[in-house]
Amino acid sequence: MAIWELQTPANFSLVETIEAHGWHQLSPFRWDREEGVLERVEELAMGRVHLLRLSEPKPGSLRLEGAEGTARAEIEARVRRMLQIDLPLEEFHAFCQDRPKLAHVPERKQGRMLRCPTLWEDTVKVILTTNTTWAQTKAMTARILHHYGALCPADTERRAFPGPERIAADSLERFAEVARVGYRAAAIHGLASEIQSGKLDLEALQTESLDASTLRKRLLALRGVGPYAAATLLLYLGRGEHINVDSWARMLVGKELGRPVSDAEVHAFFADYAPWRGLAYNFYAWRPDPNI
DNA sequence: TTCCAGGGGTAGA
DNA sequence: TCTACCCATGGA
Repeated sequence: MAIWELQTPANFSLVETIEAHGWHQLSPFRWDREEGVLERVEELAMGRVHLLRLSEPKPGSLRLEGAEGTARAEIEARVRRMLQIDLPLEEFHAFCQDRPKLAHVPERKQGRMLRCPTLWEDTVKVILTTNTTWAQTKAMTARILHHYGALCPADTERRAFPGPERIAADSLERFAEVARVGYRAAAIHGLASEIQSGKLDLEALQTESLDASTLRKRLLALRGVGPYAAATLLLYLGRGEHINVDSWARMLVGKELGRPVSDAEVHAFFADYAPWRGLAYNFYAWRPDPNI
């Protein structure tokens, strides 16, 4: 077992990053809250599959565990993306300090959200959250891993999240049959095929220096990605302006106003939180239990 | 049976 | 830009 450390910024918290939303409940993530350990099966370059373990034994330092021979640089790059370690939060934290509903954010070192190692995986999972229940999102994700994910040698009950090439190699009909993701099958299989054929360089979206508006348009151009999904992905890409209005947002604002609300009223409710409306909503004082 | 869930695409106005 | 309707799935 190889063990090494990774330094983190003073305003970083592993627990707060992981529990910012429900991503840790989706395979191949496995989060042990009591032990404070995040596990994940990773398929690395050259097809090597490893079980990765992450913990935060002390502030400012992460403990990484991987199999001997693990490509550390590759693992570290993925961990930095997953945990948004390089996301600058100073401005947002200063913004939160004199706002009662957000004052807890800098105190608890919140503001980062657990991501997957690739924009591909985040995009697929966001599509799997649309117009369905959270229980079904978890089930659909698990089926995709079961049928297309590479087996973990250290634990043959677990698999890695498949790259687009694995899904693109199968037919849409077969994918729809085994993944049972409903009408989302065409969007996900289509996305995989476009990436595999080279027609779409999805990962480049996060390295190109695009302004938030342009980036949003590029995301909205993806099949299966609408305003909610684009706002969610923008948050993961460090752009906290747009609100990912979902049933939770309507529940939250409805609770604040004491009545059912429309999407427009959700946007209006957070108008004063510009240019951090999306982050403000996601870290607002009252949130439904992410473990439901 | 009908409704609806961490919405999106499309047609028509 | 706004509205109406449909979309696969599975639990309530």
